[in-house]
Amino acid sequence: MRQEPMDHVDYITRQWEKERPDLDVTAMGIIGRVARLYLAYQKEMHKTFAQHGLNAAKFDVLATLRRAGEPYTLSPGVLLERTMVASGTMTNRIDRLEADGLVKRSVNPADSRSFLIGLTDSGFALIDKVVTEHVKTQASMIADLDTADVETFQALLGKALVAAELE
Amino acid sequence: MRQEPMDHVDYITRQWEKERPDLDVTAMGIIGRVARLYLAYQKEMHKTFAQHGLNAAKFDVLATLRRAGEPYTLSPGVLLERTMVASGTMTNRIDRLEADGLVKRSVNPADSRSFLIGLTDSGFALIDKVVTEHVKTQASMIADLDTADVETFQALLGKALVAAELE
DNA sequence: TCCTTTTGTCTTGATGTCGAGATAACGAAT
DNA sequence: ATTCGTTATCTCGACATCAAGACAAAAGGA
Repeated sequence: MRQEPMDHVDYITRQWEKERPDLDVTAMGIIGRVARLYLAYQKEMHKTFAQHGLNAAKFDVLATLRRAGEPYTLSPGVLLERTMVASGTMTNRIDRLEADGLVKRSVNPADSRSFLIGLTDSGFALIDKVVTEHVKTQASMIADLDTADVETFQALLGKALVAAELE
Repeated sequence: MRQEPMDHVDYITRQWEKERPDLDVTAMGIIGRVARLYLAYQKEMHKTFAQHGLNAAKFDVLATLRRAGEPYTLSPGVLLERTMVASGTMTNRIDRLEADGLVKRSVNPADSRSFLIGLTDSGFALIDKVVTEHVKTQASMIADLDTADVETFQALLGKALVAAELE
């Protein structure tokens, strides 16, 4: 019987097995590892952002505008839908990015309830530089997975995602 | 050539491929799906917590005390280490749980800088009930994965976790 | 014993998030 | 043209988090 290395998630599930042997903690093992992995990725990616005065929230908005393509302009409504945050959150994010000079609000000629949020020149330059570093950071974090691992992982993540999001 | 279903992560990576064809977005696909999966799990688990007046933060503390075993008592320092939050965050969490009557601060006879945070009777009863529902929720979220999937997934998550946390 | 360093917890201020409600403008129907 | 329901954004208050600093007590060395 081989001894697997014990990680933090194992530690927790074993505590539960001891205290509550009636519970099946199989799912907790999976979900706990997904959570740990998410946090580890977040932490590492944050370093890249911080080096350029950004955080995940600001990066998220700038990246959404950048990959939308020309003219790098979206309304607050589309932005909050694509970044999946509440409306007050988006107002706040835009305010801060505008204070940094990275985006600019302009009037929407087609609808005067609305605005158009556009990348400034410096916002465009910054996000293009940061995203280049960002993908390098991401690549380094999964470098230990070989091609077959990546393919299997993608398939399983996709399957798990469909199951979880349909819930 | 089969057409794969396109999910939200595909949508993002394809935008990047179009706008920045120089970037390799393989890692972004993996990490993006891990993030989505994490968020989907969080959202669903939160429902269980909310049905009992809890959130993830409160559940985290109560569960840590419960699975620590008798006498269901830990110091704030041990709690913040095991839940991986800042000290001020733990002070706040304990304050709120104490206001709810779910935990109780008592003096630590061995060290008067410190306290012992213990589950009250109602805290114990609540966490035992909620965790039973919680593992059911978790099981239902991964129900679409068969035994082989679960095993493969655990192995890949473990491998990815080692790589990411050693970074 | 006294002094210094370390440790454990709490306090405070800045930031970020959500969600409900306010406000203004659009659009459709009469 | 007016009214009414809908839509787009912002405002505001509650809450949670972190990081740095304050404070009291413990631990260790001279």
